[in-house]
Amino acid sequence: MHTCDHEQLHHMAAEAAKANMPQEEDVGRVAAVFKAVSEPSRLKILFALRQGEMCVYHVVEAVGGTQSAVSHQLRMLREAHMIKARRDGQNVVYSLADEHVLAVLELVCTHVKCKI
Amino acid sequence: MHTCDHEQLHHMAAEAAKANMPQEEDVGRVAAVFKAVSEPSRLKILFALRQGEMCVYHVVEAVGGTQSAVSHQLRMLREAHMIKARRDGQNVVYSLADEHVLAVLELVCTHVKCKI
DNA sequence: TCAATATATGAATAACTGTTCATATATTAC
DNA sequence: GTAATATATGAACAGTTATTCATATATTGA
Repeated sequence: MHTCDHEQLHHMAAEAAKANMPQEEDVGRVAAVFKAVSEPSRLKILFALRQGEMCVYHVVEAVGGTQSAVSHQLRMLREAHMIKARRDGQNVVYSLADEHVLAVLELVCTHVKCKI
Repeated sequence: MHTCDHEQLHHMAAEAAKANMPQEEDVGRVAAVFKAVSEPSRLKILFALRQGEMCVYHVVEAVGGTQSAVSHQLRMLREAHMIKARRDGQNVVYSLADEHVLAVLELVCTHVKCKI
């Protein structure tokens, strides 16, 4: 049996944590969002799209890499609902999904003291 | 040469994106934060610590898994500055690093419409 | 219809990552 | 000092993932 100086307090927190833990499925959905932006290559795309919507060609221009790699990355970001796409003629134009995305970016940048 | 209906506009956005792209090192630091919470097992620890500080034993109680696995996960979260640790006798007590962590969690949960 | 342009995608592989197991370190009580 | 408890960690393996390459789809213009 475990005991620590704050046994009672920690035990209550643990019990509350179990009671308030989101469903496995929701945890997974939240984790998927974080995973989408956990790679520098994809994170750069979000930073780029802060400047406004862009078609794939210009995303490639902004962040570098091959068209194929960027296209794969865009798909993952879209599936995580971090960006949205609309077709415009021959082009597909990408932009940040909503204001949450910008807010999260800014929060984390503040957190790690990164000027953006 | 590429052209799209919004060639001029997208090109300017791409140029601005390149000019305002954070340093490679900063992109990496931000990505590391997201990576830390991109695994359900680690995300659960953050959800758990919303209820208050806990020693390792009680984190294990709250989120499941082995002591070793949880300890590895705690280290990654600490290295990403998402949680902080203080020793208290035989125990090490963990808590969320600061208010940014809670704010980011809440934002993303709102984003994916997950009740927490 | 065909050619040209823009974007997407399946498969393969190399690199990365999470967990487990065994063990190490740190603290307390004796 | 030793024993017991709490936590941390290195190595290895299994599973995952990012990129590349080749190719497919979609749209436009002729």
